Amino acid sequence: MASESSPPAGPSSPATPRRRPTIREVARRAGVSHQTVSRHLKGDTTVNEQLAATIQDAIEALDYRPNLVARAMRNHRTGRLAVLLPPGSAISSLEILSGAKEIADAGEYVLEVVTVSGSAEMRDRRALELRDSRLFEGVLALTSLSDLPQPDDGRVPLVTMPLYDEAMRGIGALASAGPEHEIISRLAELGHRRFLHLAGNYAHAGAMRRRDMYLQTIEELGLESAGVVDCGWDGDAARRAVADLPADSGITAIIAANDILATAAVSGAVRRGWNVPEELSITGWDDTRVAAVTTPSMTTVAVHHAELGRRLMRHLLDVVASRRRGADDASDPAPSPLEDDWRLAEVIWRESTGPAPQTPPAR
Amino acid sequence: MASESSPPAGPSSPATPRRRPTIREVARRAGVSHQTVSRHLKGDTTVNEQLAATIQDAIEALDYRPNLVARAMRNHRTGRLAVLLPPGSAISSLEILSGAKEIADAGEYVLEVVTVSGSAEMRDRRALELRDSRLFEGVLALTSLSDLPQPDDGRVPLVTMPLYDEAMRGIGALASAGPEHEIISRLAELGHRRFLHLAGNYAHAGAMRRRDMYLQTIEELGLESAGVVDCGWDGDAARRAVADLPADSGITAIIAANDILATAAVSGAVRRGWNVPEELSITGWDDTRVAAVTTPSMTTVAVHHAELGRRLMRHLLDVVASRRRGADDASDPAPSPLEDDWRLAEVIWRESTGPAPQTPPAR
DNA sequence: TTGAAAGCGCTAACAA
DNA sequence: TTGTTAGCGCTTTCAA
Repeated sequence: MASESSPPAGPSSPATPRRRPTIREVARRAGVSHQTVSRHLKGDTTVNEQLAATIQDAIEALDYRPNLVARAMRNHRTGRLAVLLPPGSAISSLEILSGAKEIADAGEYVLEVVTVSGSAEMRDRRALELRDSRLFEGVLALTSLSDLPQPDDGRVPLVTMPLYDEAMRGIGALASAGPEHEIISRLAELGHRRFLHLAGNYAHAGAMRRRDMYLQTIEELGLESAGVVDCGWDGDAARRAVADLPADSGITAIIAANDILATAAVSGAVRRGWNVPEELSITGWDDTRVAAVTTPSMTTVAVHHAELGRRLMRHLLDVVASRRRGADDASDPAPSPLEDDWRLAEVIWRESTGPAPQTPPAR
Repeated sequence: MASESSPPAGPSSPATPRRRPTIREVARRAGVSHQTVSRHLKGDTTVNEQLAATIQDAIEALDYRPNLVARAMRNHRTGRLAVLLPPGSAISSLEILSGAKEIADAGEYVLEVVTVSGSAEMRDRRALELRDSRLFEGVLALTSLSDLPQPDDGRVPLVTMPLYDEAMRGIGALASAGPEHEIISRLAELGHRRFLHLAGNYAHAGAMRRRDMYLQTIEELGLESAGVVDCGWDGDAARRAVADLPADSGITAIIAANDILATAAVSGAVRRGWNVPEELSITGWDDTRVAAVTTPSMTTVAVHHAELGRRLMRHLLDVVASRRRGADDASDPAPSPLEDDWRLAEVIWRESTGPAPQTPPAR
C-alpha cells in the first residue's frame, strides 16, 4: 500500500500502471491542485480556459475517468433508482419495466433491477437494505412488502405498488378482471345466453379473478354458465375442452382466460366444423401480437403494462424530487399513480365474437 | 448544511434525527469501537458473543443499515454488473436479460440495465465511463461499440457481444438465418418446388438475412421463387399478399419472416378456401407462445434468447473471476460464449407444413 | 480564480 | 479479542 503511489517495484511491474489514475494524478500532471480538476470536471466556468485545456489534456493522456463511487459518497447523488421484482420473469413485468425505464431515462436516472426473493420478512429486509444503501436515490417495489416505516431522516423514498406475489403472479391492479364484465355484458346484448369459461392457472391471481368475475357477471346478468374448465394455461386442455363438448350443450360463447387458451379453443371448434363466430363466440386476454391476425382475429383484452410502468416511475420520480426539495411530511403528497380514471386494461373487439346464432345449439 | 451534525435548531426540527446513523453511532451506543461493529457486520466470529448481541441491539435500536457506497469505496467490491442496451425494448432483449439475470443472481451479483444512446462515439464514451466508474465489477455490452482498449490497470472487464444496433434491431448472432436453410431443404424433400417469401422490415438485420438466406437457398437447391413480398412486419400486408395470389401461381410453400406474417398468411389462405398444409405449407419465425395452438399449429423457429443471456453472463462472470484472481494477460482466456456447437435457434415442425400437393397449382 | 484542509462512512492494517 | 490509525477518491467549505 505504501509503495503504490510511486512506480511499483514488484515482479509484475508492467508498462501500464497497475492503479487507476485519480484526480490527483491529473492535477499533478496539469500542474494544478486536485480541486481545480474537480471544478473543471464539474463544468465550472470559473476555471481559466488555458488551465482547463491543460487539465483536459492530462485527463486524456492518463485516460482518466471519475470514480463515481467516491463522488456519490460525497454528494449523495448517484443518479440511480432500484426496481424490486420477485424472481422469475413474467413477460408482463418486463413490459412494466420497459415503461418504467423509459421515464427513468428521460429523468436521467439509471435503473437497477433487483430480484428479491424469500419470505416476506427477508424481502422486507432486503428492500430496506437497498433503500438505505445510499446506492440509490429511490426504490420502486413491484413486490408485495409489509407496510414499512419511512423515517424522515434523510432516507430515500421507497414506493410500493405490489403487482406480484412471491411467485410472480399478478395481484392488485394487474389481477383486476373488470374487462371480463364488459365482455360478457356485450355478448349478452348480442343475444348470448349460455357461456363456458376456460380458466387459467389459479396460482395466478388474475386467473382466479377472471373466473370469479365470470361467475359473478353470469349471475348478475341472469345468464347461464355451462361450467368452468380448469386449463391451467395449457392450450391442449382448452382445445380438448371444446372438442369434447356435447353437441347439444347450447353454449354460444366461450370466455378464455388468455389468448393461448382462446386460440386453442378456436382450434377445437374448427376441428369440429363449428364456425367462429357464426356458431360460437370466443374471447381471450392479453392481446398478444398474433391475436390480431389469427383466423378469425381474436377479441381480447389489452393490458397496458408499459403505461403502468411509466406511471409508477413518474410517481417515484415525483416523490424523489419532493424529498430532495426537502418537502416536509404533508406538504407535497405525490398522488397515487393509479388514482385517476385511466384504464389499465381495455377490450379489443375483433372477429372471434359476434351475435349469437339464431337457432342456438344442436349441431 | 453546516448544522447537520448537531441537533438542528431550525424550525423543522423533528423528533427523528435528520441524519442517518453510521457505524460510529452504533459503536458509541454499544460502547465499542466502530471497528468492532464493522467486524460484527462482516460476520467476523472473533467478536465476543456478548458484544455481538449488544451491537446487534444497537443496530436495531438505531435502525442502522450500512452505506454500501462507503463500503464499495474501501473494498472495491460492489456485487453489481452493468448490462448495456440501446434504448427501446425488443421483447428478445427482455428474454436475454432474464437469462442473464438468472446467472447473475446465482453468482450473487445484481444487474443494472443501462441504456446507451447517441452516436457511436458517445456510446463508447458512456461505456467506458461505466466500466471505470467503480460502480460495477463488470460490464456486458449488447450494443455495438468500437473495439475499445482494455488496459490492464485494475479496470474492470467490459465484455462485448453486439446483438443490437442503435435502434434496438437485432444484429450479429440474433440476425442469423441458418434455420431458414433447414426449413427450405426439408420442404424440398417433401416435394415443394415453388416458394414465396413474406419478408419483414429490412431495417432489421434479421429480416434482411432471412430474405437473403431464402434467395440463396432457393438457388442452391435449384428451386423456384415466385418472389419476395415486403410486408414490413405488417400482418395485413401478408394476408393481402396471399389473398391476391394468382390462382395458378404454382406456389406450394410460403416462408414468412415471423409468426405474425405466417399467421396472417394462413388467414389469407383460409379465406380463399385453401387448406394449410394440404394445399399450401407456411412457416414462421419466433415460436411465439400462440404458435403452438393456432389452426393449424405453426411450423416456426424458436430462438433461445434466455439461453443466450445465460451464456453471455456466464462468460462475463468467468472474465470477472479470472481478473480478480489477478490472471495475467494470456493465462486464463475465458472462452467465447458462443463458440461451441450450441444452436441459438431451432426449427419447430408443426402442422402448418406438410408434403407438397400431388397436383400442384391450378385451384 | 485558485489552493488547502477537512471529511463523507467504511474497512485494511497494525498495535495493544 | 479489541482498538487506533490511515486512507479509499472525491467535493465542500473556507482562505488566499
